[in-house]
Amino acid sequence: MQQTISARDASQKLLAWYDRHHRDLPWRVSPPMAKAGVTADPYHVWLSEVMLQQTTVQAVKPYFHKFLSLWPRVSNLAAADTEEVMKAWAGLGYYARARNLKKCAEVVAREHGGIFPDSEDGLKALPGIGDYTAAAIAAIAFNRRSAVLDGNVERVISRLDRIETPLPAARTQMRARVGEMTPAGRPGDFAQGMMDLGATICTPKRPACALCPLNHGCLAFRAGDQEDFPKKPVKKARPLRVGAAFVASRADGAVYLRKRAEDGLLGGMTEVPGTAWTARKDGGITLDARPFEGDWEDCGTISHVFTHFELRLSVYRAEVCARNDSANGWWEPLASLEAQALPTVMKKAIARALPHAFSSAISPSVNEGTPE
DNA sequence: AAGACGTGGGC
DNA sequence: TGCCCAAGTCT
Repeated sequence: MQQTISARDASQKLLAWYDRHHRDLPWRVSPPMAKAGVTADPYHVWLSEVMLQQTTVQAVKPYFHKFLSLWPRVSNLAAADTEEVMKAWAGLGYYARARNLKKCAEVVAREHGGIFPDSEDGLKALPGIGDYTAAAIAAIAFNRRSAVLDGNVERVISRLDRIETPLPAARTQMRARVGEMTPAGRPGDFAQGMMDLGATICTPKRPACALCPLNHGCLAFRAGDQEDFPKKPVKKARPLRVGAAFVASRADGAVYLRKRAEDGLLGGMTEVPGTAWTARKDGGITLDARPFEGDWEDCGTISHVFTHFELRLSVYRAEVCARNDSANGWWEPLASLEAQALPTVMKKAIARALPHAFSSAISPSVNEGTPE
């Protein structure tokens, strides 16, 4: 059994590294001010943490600014139209986060007087806030000594202690270790420092161990097998589903849209009419789901990868002279298409049928299919 | 408690 | 090209 680094030693080295190498991020109060007692705005911390769930910093930045511009305070978000929130979130993915974000804002505004709870338990009771986010907000915005454990920290800890237990079973052990390392003085900086270390030095591939402030005490580094940690379960294959999408346009350029169910995949988002997405690709695509009678032209296919399946969508286009809406959809003018709550897969389908629909030309890079 | 739940970027 | 990955939560 090798010697592991002491919690206090690791904690001090990490904070010293963070003081010199921290990232400057829009939602963050950097060390000099943080050490002077300035804490970040809980609304900003919460908003950024929810956006950052399973999402990269680069992807989050523009959305963070857009949300703050649209809704400067949590009370404004609480009073907003949910549809507007979904439009603003479109493209970020994991849309349940947006639905829960809105619900959480309403609870904070209505039940907490617009002030976020300052305890881990109080925060965790809110929609969309789980173990990680509750601890992060408590530590960063309220200076609570909470053990923050996310993917970055898991990677750092698993290598530091060379933990052979695979995730997620190893989390109990990891949480305990982070708990003893978290300093009472600067819990927020420590949490952010661990995440910065994981994001910039202790990376999944080819970590820069030579630059790591904890390398001397890192058991995996000493053994030379740091890339083998953390141990993860084997992932399942991603099945293929197929379906059809129907892009109906009007003479004036308007496109026919409808709203998806509130729950489940892309819940509460906007779509073009289409078939269900089924597991098999034989049997042909039925055109029963087309919203209007008309001369439907085959535009080929698009592919889109979701977390648990891949979708191959046959896209059809028709110009229809429809004076009345069928079902529950509406005609959206071409000019305002971009601002709708359209998930990326739907923008791809529309761009396939109407190449000029979006100004910022989403390059249909995944459109291997040609009309047959 | 394992599966559902998006997207874009890196290699 | 295809696989892996990114500050998780909910059921």
